[in-house]
Amino acid sequence: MSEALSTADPAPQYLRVKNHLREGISSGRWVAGDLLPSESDLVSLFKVSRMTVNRALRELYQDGLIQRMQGVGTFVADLHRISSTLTVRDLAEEVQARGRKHELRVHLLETVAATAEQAGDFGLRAGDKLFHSVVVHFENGKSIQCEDRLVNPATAPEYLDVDFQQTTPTQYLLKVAPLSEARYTIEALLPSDLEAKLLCISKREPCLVVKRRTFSRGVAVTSVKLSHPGSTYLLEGGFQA
Amino acid sequence: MSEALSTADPAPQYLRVKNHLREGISSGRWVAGDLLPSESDLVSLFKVSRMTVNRALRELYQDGLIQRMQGVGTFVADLHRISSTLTVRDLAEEVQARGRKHELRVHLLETVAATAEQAGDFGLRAGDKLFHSVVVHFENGKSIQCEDRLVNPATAPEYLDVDFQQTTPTQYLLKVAPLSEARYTIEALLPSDLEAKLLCISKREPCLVVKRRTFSRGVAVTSVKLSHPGSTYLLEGGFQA
DNA sequence: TAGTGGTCTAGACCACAAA
DNA sequence: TTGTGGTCTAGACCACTAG
Repeated sequence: MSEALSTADPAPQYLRVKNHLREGISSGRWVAGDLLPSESDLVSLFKVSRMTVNRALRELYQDGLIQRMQGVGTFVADLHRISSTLTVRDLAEEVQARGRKHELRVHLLETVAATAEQAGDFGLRAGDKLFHSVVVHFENGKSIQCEDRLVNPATAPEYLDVDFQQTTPTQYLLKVAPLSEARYTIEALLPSDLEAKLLCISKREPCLVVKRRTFSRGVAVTSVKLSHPGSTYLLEGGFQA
Repeated sequence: MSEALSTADPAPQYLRVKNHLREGISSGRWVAGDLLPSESDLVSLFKVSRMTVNRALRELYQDGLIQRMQGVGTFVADLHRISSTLTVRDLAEEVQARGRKHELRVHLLETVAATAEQAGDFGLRAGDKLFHSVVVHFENGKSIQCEDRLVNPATAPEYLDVDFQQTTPTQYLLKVAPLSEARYTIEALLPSDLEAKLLCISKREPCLVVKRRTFSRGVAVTSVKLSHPGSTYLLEGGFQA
């Protein structure tokens, strides 16, 4: 018995090549800096075309496992880093995906005059109009996020009239202003007085805070501070060589 | 004048296709759920081979911008998420890359008997030997990370003899046990008494805490808790459609 | 000059889904 | 049955690096 009992999935050829190299790297057979077999070596080894080998190697490069240099060769990359994809999804979706009940309470919804700094973030002038909302998200009745948001009226003029029981601010903004770019930071902070009150936590309980600015077609759409009680919220991730 | 003044970089064909679609998506010409042109449409449009079109589409899929269904078509993905690569590098490298001075102080280096829970993490039995280290990292003389680590002696028998002034624990472990898998969480916590003392911060200052377990060839190598003062440390990231 | 990777083609066969 | 995407081939030309 050597292969494919019954109609077992006949793994694509490029995956055979890719897995062979990946296993060699994660098993330590090749270590950081080692020269790997060339494309033509792999062509002979696996009896496949060069395009197929090339796809395997390109994907390993995109995964950060190898480095390639034209005219020189393919090498095992330094794995002195753990990279993985951090995904920040719409919170309502995330909660529902866990099979829990998502609720949202609007605490504030208003128009404000931009400070100089805020105006700068949005490419507007100080004193220009901005929308401001503060809403709290609940999972099975427990507060999990305080969302303090500024919105550029130019990209979402109807923002103040949205029914946030039907559509979360994130969902609405993604709909009216297709996401093209985002920048975020993650830090640990103590809650403000208001955040502590809205989240029903102690002012001494640390919060995981995500600050995010998003852009659509190069224009700033919204700037948001998402505060999560540290005791109930964490980000998870993984990585596989 | 229609093309290539002088020897301007002749962008690869697959990038022309990829950029055309990406710009259409981020400009809102196509929005989430829309059907995109088929591979054969793009072949005629750009006068290139199907393999070239296919590469462009495959990369857009890997970037999370489109969804593809065999027999159906290619659609704009829901961008109800912001994904980006979170990279956790060796701290010494990171500090040096910023042009700062990295220092490290070893606070503890010992052998301990595994508790039942720790043993489980490492696939050992309660009471088995584990190495334990607590070191503090400094950037330009300022404490930035407290690293509390357990190490599996089977994968790094010489751990206790390493000179951590020369090689950080992370660097050493990556060298002796090639990284094959990692799992981490990120949360906001108050420091323990020891952490507060070692980091020279108040016991009320929130910390950004990364807990990470890494594996090599399927065997648990190390389990570490990295605590960073919230006031000086944050994770940054970005995303571009 | 020889060997490497980067890109591209014009076909091909297949699995799959919808009409 | 038609059109879709998923994979693969056997060539090709090029730019780059090293000896």
